[in-house]
Amino acid sequence: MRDVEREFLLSFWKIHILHHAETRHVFGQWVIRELRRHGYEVSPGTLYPLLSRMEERGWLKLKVAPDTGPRARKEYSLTKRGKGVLTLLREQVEELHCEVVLGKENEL
Amino acid sequence: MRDVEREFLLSFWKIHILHHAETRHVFGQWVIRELRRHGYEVSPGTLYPLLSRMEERGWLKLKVAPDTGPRARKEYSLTKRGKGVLTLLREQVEELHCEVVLGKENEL
DNA sequence: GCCTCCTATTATGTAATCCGTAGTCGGATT
DNA sequence: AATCCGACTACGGATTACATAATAGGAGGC
Repeated sequence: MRDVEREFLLSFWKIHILHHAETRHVFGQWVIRELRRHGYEVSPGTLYPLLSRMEERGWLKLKVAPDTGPRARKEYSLTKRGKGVLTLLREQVEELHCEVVLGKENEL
Repeated sequence: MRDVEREFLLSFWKIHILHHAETRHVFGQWVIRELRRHGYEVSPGTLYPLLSRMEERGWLKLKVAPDTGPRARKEYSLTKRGKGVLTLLREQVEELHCEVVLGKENEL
């Protein structure tokens, strides 16, 4: 039943990532550790491309300490554009919650 | 900004589908119409395989009227297993809502 | 100086999913 | 019988997900 949720949870985690990037710097290993702490596993092959895509789309801004080699920690923070996306997502989560959890019938 | 949401919304719609399948019969065109009514477009090439996968996984039970040819409407309803998944998902949505929308810090 | 462990990201190949467009089929309408 | 409508199917390409293995610098120990 655990991998049942995977397909959905990945989306949720993405939202979490944006949420946290709003107030702190986020990087790959941190996310991996946080999720593990909560009993979930996400592999590098899933997570890093994901962060990278978020940067490409302009949701996250990358900052890496200079002169620290090719494997240096990459810290991401939310951009203005990412903030816009996050705001929309929050509205969507609110709606989803209302309809699916609280059962308010807004129709689909 | 609209396709921004697509990646996330598709997951939400899947949850909606399970939610509705709990209390009524759901079929492809109905979902497409409902989403369109709310301003979203999902193409057959996305939706039908999705419903099909949900059936494969045992979340939905297929019922098709007999002797109605290869293009007959396929109606799905929630299985017991699907109900279990939906329950888990509701909890997850609740958590997501608490943390990301209401800002209750449960960490990550 | 060298070995080892730890933190991090990168590389890579395969599988699964997503997507739009075009196609098919039966029934109702005209 | 010709057309339209409601529904699903087929298909090919693009994107995303995934696990595993590889790489690279830094800190300690000796």
